Amino acid sequence: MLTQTAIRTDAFRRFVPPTRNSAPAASHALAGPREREPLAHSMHLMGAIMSYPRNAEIFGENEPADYLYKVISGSVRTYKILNDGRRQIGGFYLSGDIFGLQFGEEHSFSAEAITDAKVLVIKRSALTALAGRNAVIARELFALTGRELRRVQDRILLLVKSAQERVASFLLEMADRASTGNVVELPMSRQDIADYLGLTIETVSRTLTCLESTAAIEVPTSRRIVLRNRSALNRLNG
Amino acid sequence: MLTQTAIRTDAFRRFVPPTRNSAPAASHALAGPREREPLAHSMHLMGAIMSYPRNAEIFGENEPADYLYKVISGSVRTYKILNDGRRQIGGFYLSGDIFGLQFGEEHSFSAEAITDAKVLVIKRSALTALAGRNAVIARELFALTGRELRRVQDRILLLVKSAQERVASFLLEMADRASTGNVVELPMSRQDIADYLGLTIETVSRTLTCLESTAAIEVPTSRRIVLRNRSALNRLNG
DNA sequence: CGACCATTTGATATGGATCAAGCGATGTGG
DNA sequence: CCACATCGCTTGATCCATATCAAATGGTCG
Repeated sequence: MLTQTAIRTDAFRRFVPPTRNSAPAASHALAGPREREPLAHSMHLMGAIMSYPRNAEIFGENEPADYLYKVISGSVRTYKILNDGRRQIGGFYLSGDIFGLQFGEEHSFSAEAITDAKVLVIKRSALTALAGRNAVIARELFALTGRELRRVQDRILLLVKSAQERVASFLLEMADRASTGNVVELPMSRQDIADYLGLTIETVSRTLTCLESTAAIEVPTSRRIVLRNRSALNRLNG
Repeated sequence: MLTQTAIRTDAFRRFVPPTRNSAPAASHALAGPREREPLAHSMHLMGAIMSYPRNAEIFGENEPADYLYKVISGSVRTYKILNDGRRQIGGFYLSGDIFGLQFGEEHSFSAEAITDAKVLVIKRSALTALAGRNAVIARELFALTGRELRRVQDRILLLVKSAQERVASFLLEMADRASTGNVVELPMSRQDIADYLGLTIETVSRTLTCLESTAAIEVPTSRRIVLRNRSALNRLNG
């Protein structure tokens, strides 16, 4: 049941290629993002929505980083292939998240759809031009980058911890971002998780069964995890 | 020996407490940074220089992040103590580097002088206010953050590699930033390096002697390392 | 049903951590 | 000026967490 057929019936119906640049004037009255978020609002006005099937590449490492991306539905991973052939995942991006915040001329990571995904694509130059005129937008864009920086710094702290700690932290992070109550639906495979945490798939799997045996979590389906004892996970997490 | 005595006799004579906010009009004619770098120039105009002896704390984790810092001389480490007592070093900052680029209300790392250091301290609010009026400054500030983001992302790639790769990468990084030819003068201890790379001091030491035995480097003094074969290091680095 | 793929589980190997000792430089007091 | 304590670093021996190799299980789709 991995097909994602539904055409969303909300404000975002446009499926134009991202080569276009200008915003259609007609979008203004549609139920866009809240006015409390001028950046989000502007992005929706300026961007084009693209659909990507599962595992499709959104952009490649070393491609010019001319666009910024916002996940509308589905989920996305960024990654890099290391010279020894291993894959390091840079991050997972869920509905509402913005990715492609690179700063050089080129992307330093590749991006792929984990599940079928709809992604809002915004020309970077348009956004920075707007930021130049609008201080509020500029500040929001800046804050966004700051949050990304913090997120990456936290990853560094993660990567020096034990396997249990990494997996526990990962689950808590996903619970914050993608849970309904204590039920976490993971869009990504074990391999994705392993490559994100710098572990092997076997270690991730074993750690999950270990956490299950200590009643910290339940794993009714491999992609569904129920947090039964957050404080135990938090203790591991440190 | 925690006193802060030295009075520098160059262009920056002011030793005002960092609680002040405005820039003195008189600074304009002093030999500041090149005009090609408006941000650096403004920072020097707005900031106050502070001296820190070896190992002195510059700011602490969870202190309000009201200031931005630029290393004038000496070197600085940022770090965080993990709940298990280990220390993770967030970064090393050498002469010319800017640190304290946090975005929350509070610092997420502490900062200490590795060697005696002089640091330019700038009120963040003053700088962002300036950026609001001056698009060039804003862009530079943004680029700065982007570079920091890239740097941290590269650390993530480092932390999933083997000990040899981590040490080799570290040496090449330091060679880029702090070398005269092939001679790298390390301001930091083995323990600092270990805590930066997520290794133990013993592993760092052993790895260095291993690299020395393969003629990739020489270690005439524990703090001085000569790169003899960069391509070998690059190969390890990947 | 049968093939395929993701995941789990098991057995073994290994890189780096840990524990412990030795070494060399620096500084201090006698 | 030397004996000695101290500190940072290196070297050695052993242990352990995670990787690696291998096989079994289970869910999905044609």
